[in-house]
Amino acid sequence: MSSTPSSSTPGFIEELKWRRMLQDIMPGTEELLRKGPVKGYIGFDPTSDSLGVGNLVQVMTLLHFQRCGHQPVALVGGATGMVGDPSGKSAERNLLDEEALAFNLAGQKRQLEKFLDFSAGPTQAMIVNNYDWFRNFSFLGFIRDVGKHITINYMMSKDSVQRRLETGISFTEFSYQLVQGYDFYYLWKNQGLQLQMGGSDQWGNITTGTELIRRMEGGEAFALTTPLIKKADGTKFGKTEGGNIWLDPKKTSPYKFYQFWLNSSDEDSKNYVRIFTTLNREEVEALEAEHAKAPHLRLLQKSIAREVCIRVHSEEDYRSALEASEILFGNAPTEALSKLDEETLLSVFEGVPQVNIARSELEEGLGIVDLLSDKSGIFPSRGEARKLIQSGGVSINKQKLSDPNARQDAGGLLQDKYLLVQKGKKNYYLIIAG
RNA sequence: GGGGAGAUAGCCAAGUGGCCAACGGCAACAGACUGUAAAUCUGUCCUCUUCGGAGUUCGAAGGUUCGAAUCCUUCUCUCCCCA
Repeated sequence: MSSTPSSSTPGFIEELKWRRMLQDIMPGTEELLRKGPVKGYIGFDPTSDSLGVGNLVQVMTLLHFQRCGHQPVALVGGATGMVGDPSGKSAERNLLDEEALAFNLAGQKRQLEKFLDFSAGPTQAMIVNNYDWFRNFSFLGFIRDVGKHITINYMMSKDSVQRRLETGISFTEFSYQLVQGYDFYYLWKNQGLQLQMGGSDQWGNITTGTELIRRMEGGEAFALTTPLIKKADGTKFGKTEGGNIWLDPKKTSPYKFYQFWLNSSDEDSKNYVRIFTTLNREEVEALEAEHAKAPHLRLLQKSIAREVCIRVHSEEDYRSALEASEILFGNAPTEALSKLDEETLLSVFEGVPQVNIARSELEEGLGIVDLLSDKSGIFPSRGEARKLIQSGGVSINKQKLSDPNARQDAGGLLQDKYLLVQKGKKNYYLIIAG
């Protein structure tokens, strides 16, 4: 995705403010950014091999940063990932082994590269790995050269530590802020980074960094954080019944990904459009006004889903997700389904779970409960299938089932091969009779 | 170390010998309404079920009893107060 930094773009801070993405900011940060291009970074925690939509907030922060004419740096936490951040955690974390960590880092790195502009220039993005400067840093060296500058009293006063004092925190996790703080020092000292950003839960860790820079060298560094996004109903952003929404298409299909954004509530989408798209203020406000006039068109949700889907996946993925959505949720009747040729049908349902059954079993007709549970595994038990059918929650080829004792035969196959099963409103399965 | 309170389904929480697969609330899932939204209403919500039932639960293990989440014994864990 290319960005077009120009002198006419508004300041980064104003940009964050109207996007409702500014939580805390250290005094002097705005002045620094006004003076000229700044190198700033955000750290990513390699707990998984893919970023999730939760991380997308930070990715977008970097993107907005770059678009405002600054130089974004993404730090992948090869070292910090080995320690475990206690922020926001109520219990000690399990440590990943080095192999898993390396694997996760590679995955995240690949994803980050899709968002930022790495072409040479004054705002060229970079990715750094803190394992590079920690690898050869000995324990004694660290506690002597770094630990000496920060008091236990200071470290204990952090929220993330305080909250764990009752239940217990290992020395390892306690040290985390110092390790992360040293990152900032190192980057400040060796690569001229003056700003660290992050989610508001990172404030404590970030300020340990600026404090370290001050005490070790009398230097000055700056910080800002973005608010934690929550949904209007107070629940956590980025999760659905199916779990986390990932950027990796193998973990969350583009179709599911598109659906995730499309399903956001009106209330939430007003925030999302600011955070997750690069539309400017006028465009956002115009879109909101239009949405308010005809909310049922879901313009906001569609615009967000479109832009994010293209950015994270591709134009092509977006198109097929859109097409699939229109077929599955549009008013397309059963006939429309049967008109689809096999290729379209398969590509449309690419992101839909598929199950195979033997065609011969369908030939003589199969009890519908049998088909949906034992044969296809769509329902874990016969009773459950029966119950949902009785309450009107199951359709085959867009036709609602009402009688659990009904039978299905080969005559109803789409393209003489497929059955489209709908469980509830939003869960689709494709049965392939082979 | 002394004294007290407690452990019930995903969470909160009622139940103190049979009427208990266990009140109620939240979450979750489904239906209606709608806009694939929100709110609201209805249903489901230990497991399986041919929807008649069947099986396994109330921190753990034993015991009393025709019958236990409920009584007794031991054990494990949590919280509070005093030292």
